[in-house]
Amino acid sequence: MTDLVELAKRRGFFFQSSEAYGGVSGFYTYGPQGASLKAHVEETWRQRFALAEGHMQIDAPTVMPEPVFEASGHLDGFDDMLVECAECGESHRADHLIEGATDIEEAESLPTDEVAALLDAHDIVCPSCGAALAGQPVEEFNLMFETNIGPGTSQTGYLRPETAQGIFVEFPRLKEYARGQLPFGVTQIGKSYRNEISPRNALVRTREFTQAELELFVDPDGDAPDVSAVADVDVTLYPAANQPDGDYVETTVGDAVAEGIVDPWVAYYLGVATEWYETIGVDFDRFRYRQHQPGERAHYASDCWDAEADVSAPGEAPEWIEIAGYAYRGDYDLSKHAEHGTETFTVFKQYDEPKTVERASVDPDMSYLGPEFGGAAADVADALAALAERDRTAFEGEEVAVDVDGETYTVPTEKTGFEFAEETEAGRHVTPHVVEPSIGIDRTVYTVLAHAYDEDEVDEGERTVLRLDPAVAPTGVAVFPLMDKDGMGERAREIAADLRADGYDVTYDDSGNIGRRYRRQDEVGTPFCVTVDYESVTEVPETVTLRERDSTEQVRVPTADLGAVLADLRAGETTFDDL
RNA sequence: GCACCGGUGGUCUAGUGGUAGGACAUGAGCUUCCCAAGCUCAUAGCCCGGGUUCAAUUCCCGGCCGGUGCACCA
Repeated sequence: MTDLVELAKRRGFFFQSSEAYGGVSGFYTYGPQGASLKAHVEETWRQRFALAEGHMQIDAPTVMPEPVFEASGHLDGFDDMLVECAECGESHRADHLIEGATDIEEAESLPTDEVAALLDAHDIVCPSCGAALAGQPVEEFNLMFETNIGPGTSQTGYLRPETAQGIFVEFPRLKEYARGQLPFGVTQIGKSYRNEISPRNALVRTREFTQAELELFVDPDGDAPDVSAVADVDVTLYPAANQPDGDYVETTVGDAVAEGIVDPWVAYYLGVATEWYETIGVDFDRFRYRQHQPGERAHYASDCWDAEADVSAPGEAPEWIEIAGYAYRGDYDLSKHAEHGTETFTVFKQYDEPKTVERASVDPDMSYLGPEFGGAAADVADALAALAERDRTAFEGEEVAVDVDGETYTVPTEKTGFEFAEETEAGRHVTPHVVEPSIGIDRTVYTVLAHAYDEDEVDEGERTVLRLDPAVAPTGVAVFPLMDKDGMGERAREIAADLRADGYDVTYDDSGNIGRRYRRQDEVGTPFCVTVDYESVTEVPETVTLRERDSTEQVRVPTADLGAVLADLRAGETTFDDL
């Protein structure tokens, strides 16, 4: 990790932000190479998860009002209770202090004023200096960044801790764009924020990070994934039951579903994701899908598999990091927002054939119930309605009796408006379930770099090389004159301009000897270098040398064919050996 | 947040109570010019604040940042 971070800093992939002011923990800036690499990773993700799957893409705000997170559970479920010592200023976990001093377990679930009262009642003292903590306020430390929306403190807002909420809250409108048809998917690539207590390991745990998320909304009773589309994809699985022993399951997506190892929806996206990971150059010998242990899952997930990558340097101990989560979230999110929000978070699903159902209903005569039962009238009416659904035979006699709060009320059947009729149902209201591939872009970028990083020898000289896939490499091709004289520089500049006009990201470099320039490009992962030499400017038709990064071998290519040759190489339609 | 260790050019580092040296990299030039060659020259540094001192990059305190372990990790 150290060598890679040093290279990243030196060559402009990423570095810590605001270093001129001492730096701030958990924030990174992508430099020229890194910003390009990251953009390519995001674009390939968009191609595979949005375009190729026929899903839509949105771009929601990073700031959302407090009630959104009350609904999502992030406000309650994401708190640490802190108490600050008036004497020495140290902060401590109040719930932990109470658990240590009393028989209470799970003090975290108690309200803060109760926790404060317990601190008083048990004379709990500061572990650092021994001063009494009685009377100190207990503050909640929430891992969300808080802000004010508008002037003053009228409305509290939070920076989203995951992009998903931006999709869920807009579901009522998004379902209109999907014309109410399940399943449909919505993707979003954007920043999320968590005020981590302890940011670590460069891009791996930061306080501001980019997520690429897909929320696929499905009918739990009617929709199934097309597993056949990815059935042959090889995957390395690490099921929860195997984790004590460390045994992987090498299988295919199709077999994993057939054997019931992975939920079919999750498995489908493991297949899609695997294809994507391949295009961006993830090394599958250092990659696995690990199932969450039952106790490890988030509050919303019913099953979850993480993509994990080993980002250790060659020869070092394995260092597995989580780079994505593939979760079946059930209807948790939409149900919560339906509960808290003002709109409908369901989809109307029409039956193939309308169903005829027999339904008992009541329409009580309130002008009778009111005078007769006074304040209990409304409850009696509700009880009648419930009874009609439960037991229609109760309405067969002259009178109907219902219990309300332990008292029995008798109503003449004719005053209940009881009716038994056939109704036609065209369909049902479904709260969709959510399948969520959630990708940490920064961690994925880090993985791509770690897996591309290599050191080898060229002509007895040591070389550092990033073997980045051309699909994500920041620079597509570099163009050099062998020397900047005898017309070679002018010609090389023309060729560079032509390639740029063709849409290539081109680096032009005439500084230092040719070997040095090749090494510079090796370190930023440029897959191909074009060199204009004496032969180029003297012979007809003009040719240039094309040098491949990984093998360092080169071939002569007619300048006229250069654009087409590079396009084929980038698309994988030819390999360098074919040339 | 706790504990330990650390912070010197762009990068990696040596060293010091009297403001610093190297390597690599970078720029200009020369050179017998296709894989980090050689030569000349140049650019560029002691994390921040306070204290002690005639004098602090060095010693002390605090902060910030980093590494490792613990805790945390929707």
